[in-house]
Amino acid sequence: MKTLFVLLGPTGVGKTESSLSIAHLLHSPILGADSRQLYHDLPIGTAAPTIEQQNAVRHYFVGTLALQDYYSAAQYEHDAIELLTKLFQTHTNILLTGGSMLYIDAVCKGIDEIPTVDEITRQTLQKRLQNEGLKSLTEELKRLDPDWYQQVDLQNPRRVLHALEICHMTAKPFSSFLGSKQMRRPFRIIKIGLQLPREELYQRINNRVDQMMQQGLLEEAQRVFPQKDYNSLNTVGYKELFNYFEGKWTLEEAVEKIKRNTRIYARKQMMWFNNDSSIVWFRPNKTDEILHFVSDISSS
RNA sequence: GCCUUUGUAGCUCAGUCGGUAGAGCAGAGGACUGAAAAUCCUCGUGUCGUUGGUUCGAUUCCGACCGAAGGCA
Repeated sequence: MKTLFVLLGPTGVGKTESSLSIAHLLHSPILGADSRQLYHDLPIGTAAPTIEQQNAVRHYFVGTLALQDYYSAAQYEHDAIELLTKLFQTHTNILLTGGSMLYIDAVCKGIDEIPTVDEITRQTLQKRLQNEGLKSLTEELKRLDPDWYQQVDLQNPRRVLHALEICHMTAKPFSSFLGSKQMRRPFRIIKIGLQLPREELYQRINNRVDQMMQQGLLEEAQRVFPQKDYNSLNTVGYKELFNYFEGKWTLEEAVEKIKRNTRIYARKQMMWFNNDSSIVWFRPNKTDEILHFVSDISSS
């Protein structure tokens, strides 16, 4: 039975290490599900798999994009499903790992088909947001898509804006695109979660940030600083150092903020995963248990 | 030993001219449909060091004690 194993968990919990032994057991490559490891100029700050690790196991979706490349969860769904279809011709078990919740859901559950917003529409509405304020845009959404107006977080500009973008581009309500696709994947999905007590996880995160600094995160950030306005660099570990480069924070402050924002990110990931009852949880150091579990499933 | 300052939320501190208290940071809970490491929302009860006294009422005033910092010997 064709099976996709999904290894997930908060940042810093130890997914990369576990993924290698699982991939080895399954004779599978590793598909990354990480929205920032996708970019090839950010190896240190995103704790991407090392060259050695990538030589040991074939990795996909790691370091394949340039910083200025547009990408999205929907794009990822498309690319990942296409690759999976191909790989399942020669593999029965495949491992996908990462911490980008929406990307994982995109592959496991699918995302409705909504047109991609063009640059002009995006900029036009962005400008209107600045000039007219959010209120005016929510009023417009109320007219164009009353259903969505009821559900959407009206205080979140991103959400309101995106719905309006689609309304304008397609002349149809945003909500009319939702719920149309009943997703059924032609393979079984098994989710394995890695979990640590919060204090321990936070300790690991703090240590890992210090390690990144030792490995040259500062230089890495310095190198990409000129491209700081790309979304790919609206990323924990970089945006804080950019503030240091711009003289807004001291280096020490910036490093503290990286730690804090990483902790917050980990918390949000755990929140999201808590809503998914299909995840089977393990401690990252219980490699034997994990491998037994994977082995049992893969042979069933 | 004496003098001064000080003891309030996990931390740094504010405050109550006597009516049991609030900021920043840290922390916590939540949302999420093509920007998701993004974006957005919500959350502050703590023996006001301990113990006596004054008072209708003390964290606030007074005394003693304990802890901390500095100064004098």
